[in-house]
Amino acid sequence: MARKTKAEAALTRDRIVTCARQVFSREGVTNTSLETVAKEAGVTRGAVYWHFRDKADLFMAVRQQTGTLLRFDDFRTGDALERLESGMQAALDRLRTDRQALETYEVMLWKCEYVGAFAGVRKDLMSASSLFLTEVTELYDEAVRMKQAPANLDPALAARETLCFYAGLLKLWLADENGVTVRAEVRQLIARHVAGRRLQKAV
Amino acid sequence: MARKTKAEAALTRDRIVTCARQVFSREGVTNTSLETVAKEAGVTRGAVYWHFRDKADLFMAVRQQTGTLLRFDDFRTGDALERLESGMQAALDRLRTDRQALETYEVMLWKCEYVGAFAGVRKDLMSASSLFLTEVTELYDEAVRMKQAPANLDPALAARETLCFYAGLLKLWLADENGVTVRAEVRQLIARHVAGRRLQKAV
DNA sequence: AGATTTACATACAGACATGTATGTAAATCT
DNA sequence: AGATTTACATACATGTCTGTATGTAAATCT
Repeated sequence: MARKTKAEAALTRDRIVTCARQVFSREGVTNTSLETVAKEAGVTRGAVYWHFRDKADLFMAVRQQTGTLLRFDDFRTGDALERLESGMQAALDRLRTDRQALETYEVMLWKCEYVGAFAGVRKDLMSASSLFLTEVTELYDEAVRMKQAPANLDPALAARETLCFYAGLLKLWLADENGVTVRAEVRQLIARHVAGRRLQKAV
Repeated sequence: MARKTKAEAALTRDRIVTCARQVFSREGVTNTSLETVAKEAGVTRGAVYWHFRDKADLFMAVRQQTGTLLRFDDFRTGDALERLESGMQAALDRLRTDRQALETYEVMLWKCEYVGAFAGVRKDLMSASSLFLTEVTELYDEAVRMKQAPANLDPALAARETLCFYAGLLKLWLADENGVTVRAEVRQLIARHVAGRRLQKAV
């Protein structure tokens, strides 16, 4: 086989990752054979094994290609609670508009078995959760300091609740194809969740 | 092979289901071969195929054997919000004390790919979610009527938020092996979540 | 310009899983 | 008591996947 240019090789690698994501989301990670991915990408398994050690490695690349769904740093306007809400809204928006993100998260949350080589990936996900906790805890802390949230709000605990909410929301949103469970009302759901933490006037 | 008594056959079936659950939770559903399950149960694949049509069928049996984690009907004491909290606390208690339930839910939430024959199972899960929504909506409705929750609480929306919280909590609790993310504070988390809906005295 | 890599394709070897077909002795039915 | 199922075990036929080893022509290095 004729050797490809570095740039061409990079393109090949990218095609493989893209196709892997699609096939994973159709057939599930475990059921996917590298042969299928290769064919879809117009190469042979040789190319796949050249660029990736094995399926787990390829899966990592799929995750990296999509990157993180939610980065609070992107939101610097508004008070802490507004930034929290914007962040979560943006994450869900991305799932709605970015097919790649949609597929990747569908694979991660519904079409992957976190066992064996993939058990480590689950730890990664939990690390991401820890990061989320840190950031949201800080946001809540700020909200309390700025009197936007009640003084008796425990930032760390509230952050954990928000993490659960967010994790469940993602998972249910992805599965809610006909929109009856959560999809139709995501915006309000997120808004409500955050509003619940905001300091209320006396009722 | 000598034919077994009806009762013996039922025991065999039960052993197969039990072993399937264990193997599934160790190796993931897709990676599990029926041969492995059979061996673990002290039978051959013949027995497995006699009792179950295929792996998906066996998986259904695993789910049925464990049954539902949360049934609000079991809680008839206290006001609506107390019943909601008791229900969720009981569900998590069950995961803590009932190894079978633990394994089954670990399989369902982390070690199963909902694809092909299993896509239907995901719909089942969403149906369970709908049931949860119905029940919790009713609870919140009652809470509003009884002035335990603020009048402007939208029961249906609040129920959806609780569903997300609960779904995420289950998933994270199962993955949180070292307890730092949510496991250590589940009780407070659930208490806090429900307390957040309770009508507050003016601050 | 020649030597060396690179980026794959091809070929090979082995394991393993699935579903079904068939056999069989004892339990259950009549 | 004999006929019929039942509850499996065994055997078969087939397909599929993985990882590695090897080949190769062109890109890149020196």
